[in-house]
Amino acid sequence: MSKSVRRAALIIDSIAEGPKTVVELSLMFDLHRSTMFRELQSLEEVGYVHRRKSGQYTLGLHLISLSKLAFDNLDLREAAHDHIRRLHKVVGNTVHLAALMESSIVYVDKVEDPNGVRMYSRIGKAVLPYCSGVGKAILADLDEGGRNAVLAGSTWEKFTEHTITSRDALDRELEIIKKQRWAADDREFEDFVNCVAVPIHSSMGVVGALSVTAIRMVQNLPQLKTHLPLMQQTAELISRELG
Amino acid sequence: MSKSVRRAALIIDSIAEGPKTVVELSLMFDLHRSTMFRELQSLEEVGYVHRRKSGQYTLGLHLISLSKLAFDNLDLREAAHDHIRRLHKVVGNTVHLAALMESSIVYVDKVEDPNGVRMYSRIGKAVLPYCSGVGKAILADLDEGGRNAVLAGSTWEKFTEHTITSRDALDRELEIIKKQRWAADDREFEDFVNCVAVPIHSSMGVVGALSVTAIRMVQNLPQLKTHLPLMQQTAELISRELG
DNA sequence: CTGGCTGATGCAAATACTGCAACACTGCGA
DNA sequence: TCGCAGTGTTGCAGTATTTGCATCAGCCAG
Repeated sequence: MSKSVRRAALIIDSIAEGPKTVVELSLMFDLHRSTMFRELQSLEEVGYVHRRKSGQYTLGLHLISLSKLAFDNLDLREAAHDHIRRLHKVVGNTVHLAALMESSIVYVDKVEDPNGVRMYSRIGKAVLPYCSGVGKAILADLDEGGRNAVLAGSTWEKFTEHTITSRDALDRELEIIKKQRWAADDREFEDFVNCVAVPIHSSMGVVGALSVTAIRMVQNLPQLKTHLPLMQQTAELISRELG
Repeated sequence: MSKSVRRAALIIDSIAEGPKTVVELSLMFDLHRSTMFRELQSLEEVGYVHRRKSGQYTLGLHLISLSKLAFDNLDLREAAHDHIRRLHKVVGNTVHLAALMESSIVYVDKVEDPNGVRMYSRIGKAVLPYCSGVGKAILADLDEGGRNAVLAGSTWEKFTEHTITSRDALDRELEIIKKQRWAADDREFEDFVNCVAVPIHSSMGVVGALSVTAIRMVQNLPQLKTHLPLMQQTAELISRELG
């Protein structure tokens, strides 16, 4: 069982990197053309890949349907759902929940004030680890290998005057964050936004983070920091629910 | 090859409907416990499913990463990308691109005025077919079976004074839409929003739709309708690119 | 403590998959 | 126009993977 499924997964991953033809794939996997053809045919049948008229294979629609369900079933999201809504009721600000998945950090839930300013963030959106509160909160609790994986491919683009733009500077800040057990984003990504974030752990280590965000004109960092005790308590409750 | 992969896909679909245990799945698929156990072990290895401490299996994180890539590689999205941006430049309004995938309609791209009012819609969000312009534009070009599939599970919730709340009324409107080759949403979902939409076809039939949306106070339906010739031309160009 | 249920692994039988060969079709260059 | 090279597609027989059984370990409830 293992072999077919494992290889099918590898083929899908390979197609995910860009469209591929039967011949390309058969060379990559050292399989006969006919075999690869049949494999792709099967994958197409179940909607995991899609064949273009040109003969190139791309990812299939079914994966998109699945991901929506995967989101809903996410352990972290489920465990945190009630807690972050309760937190939002008390603090009033926008609350974000981010998860560490594979080697990227993704927003998986958010609660925002329907009447407030709507910020540009989207559930499912990947977060830049080095210039976001949740990103830094998660990085701080990762070991060297984990940090490297998450930061691989970082552009270190300078979005504002305050953006951290080197690994060294980031590592220094992460040590502080790790000690104090919370992270801030003080205008590091957008000039008018600041937030504070705390990590969430399971028995496997850090799995995500939650943050409370505000427009700096409305609430500045010292004001946001008053929410930290409640945030840490919330994170603790979620962590406990995850085991 | 075919059998393992096909079954693996069915198992994943089954898990997508809700967490399942090894025993449940082995009964559903009439497989030996040990076999199902190994199958799930393989799927877990490649990140397609995730095992909870409780022994239940849920969808894995890897599916979420894949879906993002699947979106980017979407034929319709690629083919339409430049065209809808050009359309946006001319008309100025928010332009939505929706795709018919399996039996749901999903926003796959949108271009909006960064300075304008930001509407609540999200790429990846499922669209309610019976009270949206793109939904009705797509439904109109589907046959009986297709319509049933897409509308299965509709709640027919009445969002505004103008929402269509029965299949009969919808079918009547769809006939008109089909003839005139465009659809409108005149305050059917939100009281202050209206839009016009046109379908996009490939050789396989209707595959999506694009719409131009406006706050009714800013542009009402007759004003939006002036964009229709350009929209239809855009849809035609996209259709041609799809083959 | 014991009985039942689930998780996990080795092994031989059985089945599904592989590679080959062959053919059809396409597009390209001679 | 023709032939050629590359690709898509299918049937078939050998082989290798997967399957089911038997078995054992661990856990919880009675």
